[in-house]
Amino acid sequence: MKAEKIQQLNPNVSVDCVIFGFDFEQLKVLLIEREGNFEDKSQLLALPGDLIFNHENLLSAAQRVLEELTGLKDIFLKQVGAFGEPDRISKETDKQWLRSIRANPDARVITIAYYSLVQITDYTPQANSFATSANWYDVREIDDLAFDHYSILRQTLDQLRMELQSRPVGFNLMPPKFTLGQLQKMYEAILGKSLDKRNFRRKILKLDILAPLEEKQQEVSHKPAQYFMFNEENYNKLRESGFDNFGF
Amino acid sequence: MKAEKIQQLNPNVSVDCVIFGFDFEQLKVLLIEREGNFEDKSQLLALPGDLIFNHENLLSAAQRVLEELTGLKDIFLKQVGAFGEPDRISKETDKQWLRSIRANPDARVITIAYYSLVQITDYTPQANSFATSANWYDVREIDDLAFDHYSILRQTLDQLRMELQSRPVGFNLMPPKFTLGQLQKMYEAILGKSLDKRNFRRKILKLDILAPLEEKQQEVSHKPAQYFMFNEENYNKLRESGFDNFGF
DNA sequence: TAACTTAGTGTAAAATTTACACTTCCAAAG
DNA sequence: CTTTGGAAGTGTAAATTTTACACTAAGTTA
Repeated sequence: MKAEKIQQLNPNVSVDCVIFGFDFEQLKVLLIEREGNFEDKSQLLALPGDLIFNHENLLSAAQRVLEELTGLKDIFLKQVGAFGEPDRISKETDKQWLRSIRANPDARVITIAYYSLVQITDYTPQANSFATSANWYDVREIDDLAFDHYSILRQTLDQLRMELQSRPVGFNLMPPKFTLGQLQKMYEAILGKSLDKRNFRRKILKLDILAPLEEKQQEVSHKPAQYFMFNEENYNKLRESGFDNFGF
Repeated sequence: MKAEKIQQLNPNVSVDCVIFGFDFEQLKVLLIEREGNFEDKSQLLALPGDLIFNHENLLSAAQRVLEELTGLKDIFLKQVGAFGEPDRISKETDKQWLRSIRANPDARVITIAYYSLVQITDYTPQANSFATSANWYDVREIDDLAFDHYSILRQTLDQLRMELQSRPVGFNLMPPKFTLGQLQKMYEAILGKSLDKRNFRRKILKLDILAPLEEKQQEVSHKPAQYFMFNEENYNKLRESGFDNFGF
């Protein structure tokens, strides 16, 4: 009896995950495709998300749902906020789809959004459950999504940009070793503007969270760049305290 | 039938309001007292909050609940986030109290917190509904609250401090005319540290959101201070854009 | 060997931040 | 009426940070 209760879905609360990745060129977001025969193809795409179980906390629910739908696991997620417009799931295409997968398709659902930044090369999404595909999409090319997910995505992006100005967040998007040029491209992709190379380097190096490696880039058709890694200790210190005064 | 549905409570979702006020000395928070016979008096105090109706959006619900419990209306509220630990309402004192007011006292409830800053002199809280009192409390004197409300309060304070560094938020705590000394005290109360007077003034005046009035303070037993008001236009402009680089 | 591409580097001017102390004006107390 | 207490108001020099800006270096490819 307890076991049954543990697996009971809460019909009113869901979680959605906004997972950003970076491929050294563009900022990407992980979206799933759902079954459906809609004219507007953007309505097939959605953030990975689903109802929570009654017993589980929100963060675990987000991690579980993310893994169920895309295969990504052990991702550090941060809450964005709650999205609860009464009509957020009542587009005709959405209602139609909900009737096919939910016991209680007309229930009022508020959703809690979480986000994360990952190295795109570390994870190969594997669609599962009601997701028919799970893939990275260029953020700039998204102009609508299922439910209110487009609005959630925009708001999460705003939050990411703000955080990028006050802590060294985006660094999760980087592989263990990376060049300053790649790091700068990441900042540029997130902030959506270009930065001065010399000023960027001076500022980022002054944070004292990067350690140069002996190693250099290989097999690039230009001057090879120095690789850097994080000084984890200083990096974590700075993550906690934030920097008062950082913004390009 | 529709009318009935409109008034149906959603058993799983509540809203809580963290309303800050300032009395020119300390940062205050608006709390309600609830019926109960607990040894630990802090367990009588709670943030104003309650379940949402199924039809209403979260912000409206927060505004409604705030008015029902404390009489404060037309308050601009900003979302803090969702709090959803499965055990957040299962302290014995809380369960006991919920049984006395809820149709469904054991339901899993996640809550969405909202916060606001108001001029304390503009509002006289009037307890109502299940609140037996509604009063301002010095934030520094709170060390626990009902449910997970203490944790919500701390997290909201953290958020307020962060926002204070990046936009002119706290200004809602001020009356229409105020002195620079009062404004500085507000910053000090929120940030919990003292600031240099000359540097504070220089910095705040450079924002170009304050307009000096002809009027001066009266009946103070020291040199009377100049009154200021906001330049609403510039103030709103700055609220939207934020300032890159502002922090004492 | 020329062309292309990204890496890597320094400086001067402007703006901002920081630390710091004395005079002024009022009311209240004596 | 004189003194005292208390917050208001004000300026500067030094240090730091920001900003704008252009050329050389080191590889690959054609």
